[in-house]
Parts: sequence; C-alpha cells; structure tokens
Amino acid sequence: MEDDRREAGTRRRVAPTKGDLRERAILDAAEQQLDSEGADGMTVATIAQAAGITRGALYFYFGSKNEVLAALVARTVATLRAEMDAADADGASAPGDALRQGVEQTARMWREHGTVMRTAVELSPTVPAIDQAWRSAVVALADTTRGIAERAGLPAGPGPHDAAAVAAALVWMTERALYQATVSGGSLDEAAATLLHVWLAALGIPAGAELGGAEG
Amino acid sequence: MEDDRREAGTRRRVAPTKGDLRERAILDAAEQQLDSEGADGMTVATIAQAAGITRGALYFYFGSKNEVLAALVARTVATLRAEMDAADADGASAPGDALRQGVEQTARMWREHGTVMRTAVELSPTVPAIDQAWRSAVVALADTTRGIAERAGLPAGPGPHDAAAVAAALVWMTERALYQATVSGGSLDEAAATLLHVWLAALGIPAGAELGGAEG
DNA sequence: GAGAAAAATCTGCACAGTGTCAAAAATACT
DNA sequence: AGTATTTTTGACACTGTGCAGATTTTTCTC
Repeated sequence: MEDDRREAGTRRRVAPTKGDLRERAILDAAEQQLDSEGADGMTVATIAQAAGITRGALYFYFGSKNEVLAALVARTVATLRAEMDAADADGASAPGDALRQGVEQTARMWREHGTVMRTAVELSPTVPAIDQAWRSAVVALADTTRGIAERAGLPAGPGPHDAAAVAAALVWMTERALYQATVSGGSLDEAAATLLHVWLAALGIPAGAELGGAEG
Repeated sequence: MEDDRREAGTRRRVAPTKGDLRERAILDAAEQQLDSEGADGMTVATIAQAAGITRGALYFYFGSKNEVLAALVARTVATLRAEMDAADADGASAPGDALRQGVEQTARMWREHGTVMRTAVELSPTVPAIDQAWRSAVVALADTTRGIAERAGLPAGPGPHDAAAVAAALVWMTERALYQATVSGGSLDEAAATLLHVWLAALGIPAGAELGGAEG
C-alpha cells in the first residue's frame, strides 16, 4: 500500500523533494505564458519546454494541464491571503484602515496577476480543481473580513444581516467587480474606489478619506 | 468577394438551403448526447455519426464543436423566449399571473433542457459564441420582465430602483438559483417557489396564492 | 566510501480528440 | 450535356493524456 504516499493524479510522492524547483519552474513558465499567449495558446509542450523538460515529464509533476492552472491559482491566491492576514494583524487595527488596505491589496493582486485571477474565475465552473482553490480563497478572505466587520460592530449571531453574511456578500461582489473591470478593460482604480465606498457603507463606517478621485 | 455570403467560421452559405435538415439533425444528436454523455463524452465524431455524416462534414455546418453547443443554446433559448412573449401577451395581463407563468415556464425549461441550460451557464465565460447567445436571452427576458414591472407600478425613469434595473437583477438571480438547483440536485420546484416569492416582493405585488408549499 | 537497492525523475512513443484543407462526389442550373 | 455550386470525404497537423520502461538521484549497507 505505498499508494498512500502518492498524490492523486500523479505518480509523485508528497514528501519534500528537491524537484520542487522544477515545480516552481513549471508554474513560473505557465504564468508567463498565460500572460503572453492566453489560456489556449499556452500548451503543455511550450510550458514543458520553457521549464526545461519534456511533455511527458510534466505529467510527473501535475496530473493535467488544468492541474497546473489550479496550482497556479492556489499559489497566487495564497499570496493574497497572506498579505490580507498580515495587514489585518498589523498596526492597522482600525476597521476602516483594514478595509482600505484589504481592497487596495486585492486590487493590486488583480493588477499584477490579473491573468491568473481572471482565468480562475472563468475556469472555475468547469474545472473542479480550480473551483476548489478559488472558492477556498474567497471563503478565507470572507472570514478575515468577518473579523473586521465584527470589530466594526456588526452582529455576530446567525442571521441574514450578521457579519459573516455581509462579509461573504462583499467579497463575492469584489470578485465580480474586479473581474468585470479586468475583462472589459475598465479602470481597476475606479472599481476599487467604488468597492471601498460600498464596503464602508455596508459596515456602517463613516467615510473619512476614501481613495482618490472624490466627486459629486 | 463571395465571402460576403459566407458565415463566419464555416464554409457554408447563409442562403437558404435544404441542408438545414442536417443542421437540425446535428443539433438533435448533440442535445441527446449532451444529456447522456455529458459535454466531454460528447465528441464530434459521435455527433456526426448520429447525424449520419462524417466528422469532416460536420465542420461544413459548424465551425467548431463549441459552435454546435452555441447553436444548441440559441435554439433552446429561442423557445423559452417565444413562450415568455406569448404568455405575456396572452390573457394573463395581471402582473402577478404573468410573473407566475414566467417563473414556471423558466423552471420547466430547466427541467426539460437542464443539460443545455447548465452547459450554457458553465461555458459562457470561456466560449464567446455561447456567452453571446445566453446573454442576449437574458437581456430579452429582462426586457419582457421590465414591461411587467412597469405595469406593476415600478418607476420607468433611469435610476438604481427603476423597472429595468430590478428586472435585470431578478432575471440574473433566477439564472443563478436555477443553475445551482440543477447542479446540486436540489428541487427545481422549491427553487421556483422561492423565486416567485422574491419576484412578487420585489415588484410590490401582494402574495396571493403562490406556488404550493406555503409555510410559516 | 564502494556498491547495491530503492526511490525519484525523465524519456519516448502510443492513442484519442479537435480542427484544416484540397480534392472528389453529388446536386442544381442553363 | 456542360457548368457552377453545394456537400462530403479522407488525410494531415496539432494537442492533451497515459504508460512502459530507461535514467538519474538518494538511501542503505558493509
């Protein structure tokens, strides 16, 4: 029963190995090509080549092309999660500042890794692995947000207006809005400003100095 | 320049031809296999075979497998649209009845052509042709709904609470809810009941006799 | 530390599916 | 019949994926 040590879909062990370098190289190559060629132009052969291995070898590290994408999404999303937690735990304990930082960081993530984020949203419905990675990230962000919301005074108990429900709705709204901005070539900054506005309103925080571009 | 008479992605003329029979046969075969085999198991070869032609010939009628799906979505959605318009123009001029019929008919469509509808939702983000067909249907339904909403007394003028905005939101909500019910194996009837409730509330129509299963 | 055993990594090829195309066959038109 | 148009075919190129081993790296033993 050595199958216990195997990862689903691959023949590789889960144990720590140096081949993790290759894994990272594969993900790097994938992200780069996702940017330049798009999700379709990016082929297993070109990824493998850029990572210095053959097509077949890539399937040693990942069970499929989609699993590569899923891992890429997971990696990108882990960064965002870490930044959010750090910002939340950091000096910025005032709910308003935490929210501003959260929205800003999310927007920055979309700016720097827009293609990955966009791919995650688009492939979620059809690729279970991606859906899982993405959904777990959203849930984690929603949870962090819930903490802020409670500190801002939202009720904790179960109910349609409790901190958890509002936080979830806000996070999904943000996903949707930034995705739309990315796809339609709209301004991420404007979207972020709008989002922050709604966030503050939803949590009942008086809008102090929001993002730039105040108007009307 | 005879290309003007050509359809994008195919070599076939747009002009009326008898080969439309084959086209329908292809779509029928596709829908059947979509039900039995799923979107992945369904291959161009099997569709062509079921339609009595070879793989290559299929590409004479449709530019790609996705175009077949897109045409299937368009056909299915055209049916729903026609039914909605008929029901709206019909005897049921009372907004409440029109809404009930609309929701019921949409739910029935999901019951009878669930696989096609589901495929439309899932492939919309990645297949432009499908996205276009689906989106246009949603817009059309939203417009019909807007008419009902205005008759129900919602303001027509532009604004975040006007009939058009509310109608669009309701239609998208319905899409989402019925999709979720289909995917998660939930009850379409229950979903429809909930939806009708929200619809009536949103349009300010007193809930007379809603669908079965009243509670609380 | 040499050498064997085991594990990790990689290669090369096979196979099925999609999409393209030039040329053949069927059909319609005059 | 003769010609133009529609429809079909068959072969080809490319992609994703599976797999049987070959090769390299690590681990263990003496």
